[in-house]
Amino acid sequence: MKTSIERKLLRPASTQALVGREPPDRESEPMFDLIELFFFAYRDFVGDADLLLENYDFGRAHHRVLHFVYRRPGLAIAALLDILKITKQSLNRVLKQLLDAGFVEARVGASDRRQRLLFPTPKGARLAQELATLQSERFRRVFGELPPEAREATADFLLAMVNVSDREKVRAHLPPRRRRRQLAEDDAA
Amino acid sequence: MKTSIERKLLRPASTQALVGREPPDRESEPMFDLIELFFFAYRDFVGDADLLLENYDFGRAHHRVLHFVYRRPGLAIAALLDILKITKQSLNRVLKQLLDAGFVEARVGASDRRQRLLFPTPKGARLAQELATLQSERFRRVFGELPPEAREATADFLLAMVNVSDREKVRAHLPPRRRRRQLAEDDAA
DNA sequence: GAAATATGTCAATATAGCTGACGTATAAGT
DNA sequence: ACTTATACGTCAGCTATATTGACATATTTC
Repeated sequence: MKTSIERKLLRPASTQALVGREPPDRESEPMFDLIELFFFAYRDFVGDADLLLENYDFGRAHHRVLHFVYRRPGLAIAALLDILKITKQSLNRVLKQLLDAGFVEARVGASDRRQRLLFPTPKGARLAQELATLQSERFRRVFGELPPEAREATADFLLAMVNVSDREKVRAHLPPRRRRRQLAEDDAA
Repeated sequence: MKTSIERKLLRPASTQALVGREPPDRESEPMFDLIELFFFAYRDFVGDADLLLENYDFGRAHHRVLHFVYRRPGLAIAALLDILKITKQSLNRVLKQLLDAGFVEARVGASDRRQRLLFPTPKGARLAQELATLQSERFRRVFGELPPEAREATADFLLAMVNVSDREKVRAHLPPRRRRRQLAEDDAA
């Protein structure tokens, strides 16, 4: 019997020109260029960190957890789940490994003893910084190739891409200058 | 016996201020803001398509394959693997489903009969367009909120983020104006 | 004291990737 | 013509990351 793909094989491809499929309407056509650029750019961006993570037997999931624990020390489990948009079962495997390996530590909440507040250990903080530095090197190279206003413009673009429902939470962790800038716009509205 | 995570619990978190960790050196510190913004922006960007794909029992892997087949009709397997940077075994499962479901078809190469050239079926083209349109709506909203030069600046930024080794391949599929622009810069160098 | 909340865990499943090994058809090199 | 290389398909088994559903425990709130 023919295999699944062989069964489907059609006649040889003709040499017909495959051009002439240009957007006739600039305003309503899909923006294929940006879609692909975003895909390739993000793939290579996270790829940097993957190489470093292999040395620790960690994956991208560990990276994300470590990053947000480092950036928001004292984060509770529920808050972390809300950021990552995954289930607690998914988080637990990864978090347990980070705890056991001594990159993150959990303390019971001072005001609410049901909570487990997460903190990076010195070792965890070192790795989180190393990863962020690595990814920043790519940003630095990129902004070295672009006009000076590109960095601000990029941050504006990326923030605008975030779902409105999460926009405020994201903005709350941006550096002060960027926060102020946006608040001014809000006032104008 | 205490559970894994309980064993690790430390004393209650003190209420010490966790501030005062601002970058002392603007030039060498990690760019945490952009790292997080890129993460959130990309997450929400691909999230749009996920919802639509569920109706077809397809995942992100199918989306990527369908997209590139639609955009580069007549693509050979090897070329697709090079774009996606996955193994042929990984591709095969997904591609088989797209073939069986009639979203993509394969034809033997006219010049090299070992090759399987991939084409979208009308049904596949329709879905690819629908997905691209959905993702473009987000772009359009975003650029509606930003100054007019933002679209060009964003494309510049994203292209610069791509690994140099793939830069040319990506650029080859950008619309003409964008390609020319870059070529001019190359001349200057 | 009852109910809600924050977290941990067990089990089963899905998706998307991987390595390694092997087979077949076709093209290219000698 | 024979050999080798290439393009692809497939089997088997594995890993990482996610899911749903069910249930347990500690603590807070009503």
